[in-house]
Amino acid sequence: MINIPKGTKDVLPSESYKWHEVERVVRDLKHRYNLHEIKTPMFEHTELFIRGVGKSTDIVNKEMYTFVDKGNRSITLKPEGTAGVARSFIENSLYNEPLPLKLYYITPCFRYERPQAGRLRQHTQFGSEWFGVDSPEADAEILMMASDFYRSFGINPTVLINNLGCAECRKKYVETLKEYFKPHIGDMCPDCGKRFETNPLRILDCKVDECKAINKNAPKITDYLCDDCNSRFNKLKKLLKNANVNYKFEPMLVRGLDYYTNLIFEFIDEDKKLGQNALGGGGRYNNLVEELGGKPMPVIGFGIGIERLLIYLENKGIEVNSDEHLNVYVANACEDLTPVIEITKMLRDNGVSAEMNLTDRSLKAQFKYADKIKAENVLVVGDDELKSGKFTIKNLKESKQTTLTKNELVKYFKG
RNA sequence: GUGGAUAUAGUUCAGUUGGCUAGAACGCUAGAUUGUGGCUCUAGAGGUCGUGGGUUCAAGUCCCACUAUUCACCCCA
Repeated sequence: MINIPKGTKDVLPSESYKWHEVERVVRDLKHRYNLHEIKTPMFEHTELFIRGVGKSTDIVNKEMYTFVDKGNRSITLKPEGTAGVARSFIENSLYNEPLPLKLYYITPCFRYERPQAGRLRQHTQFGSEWFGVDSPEADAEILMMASDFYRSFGINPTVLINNLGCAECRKKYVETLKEYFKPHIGDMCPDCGKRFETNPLRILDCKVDECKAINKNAPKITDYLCDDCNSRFNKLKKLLKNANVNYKFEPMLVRGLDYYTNLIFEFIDEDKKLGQNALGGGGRYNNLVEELGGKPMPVIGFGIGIERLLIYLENKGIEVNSDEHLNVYVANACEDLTPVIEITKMLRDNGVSAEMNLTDRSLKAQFKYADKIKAENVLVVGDDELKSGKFTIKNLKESKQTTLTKNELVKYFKG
């Protein structure tokens, strides 16, 4: 027996309706927010992620599915959605499209991690990236859209927001931060010792008690934002408030991907019902396109983990809309199945969802089966019906029986 | 990468201080008179007790190793 690889999951027929609903909600957002779908390959040149996601990140350092192909190229399965989209944007000169350009995708992502609740080696992200716009209004709108996505499932998670500042104020802040941390390096955890060199901002996010204590008195980014960054951030907060987005300012929020600048955000489960409480996250990355060899281009985007969303909904006891509905099961009480096939075909040709008996089961067993597969009605095709031209339909929910001619059937099931 | 837990039927689990042909519930299949589901009743199928080794007269139960699963940390969605 060969088992499923570690950290992967089958979407079984009994739960696939949840994924259909996710796709339906995404299509609805596409329609209402004027999004355009982009599909990029499942794998890219490894170099793209090293440069895009960042050398100092855990994703690049220990979580990538990398292999050498037969042409001796280093290839990596995409660990996240943004880098591939940015690459495609540059490669296909999409900056010649009317800007802003609002893209979206649903894609599997691969990270070699130790699996646990809400954490897989293959997970699926719904992501959206907005190119060519750098206003607080755009920041607000994309958060409104993500918030809309969650609300479509009947939840309203908090979105934590923080501002890392533009290149200039961030530089000043990082310098100040390093000066503050310098005398404390000896007291910090070994990871943070390294972070001091690679990415000091991430020390702020450390969960080790010693580091937390040091962080308590660390200078706050908010005190170092330039006037422009400050007024932008205040504008954003006002817009979010007006739009009724459930946000919270979190000055300690830092994200593990290197490409972010200015705004960063994270949708979280405040009840901590899920082991992993991040339901989605994103931010602005105004330097990424340029770093990947394109013209300077402001971008903002997010990624939402679908598996986590579905687990979260299940834990909260929230039902997902189902698209599984069978109008009628056509049972046979005659020897030959030919008329059963004919009637079923006629119903299907007219858009009725119909299933028919394919076995030699007794009529009673056919009713049992119809009940199990949740058919709304059973249509009995027997010698009596064929002779009289009048068919018996039983509604299983209401346990009511009706008699109709062949011509009346379609209208009955569709009405 | 670090730490903890678990492994018995399709599923969820019980199985006492080691002791006869390993159980339950749910699910599945069939039946309860003539062409009708759900509820109820009856019967049936289904297990090399994760794998390998050890202790013992005797191992699902004790010990060791391996494997798998799972939870948590780091980090992320």
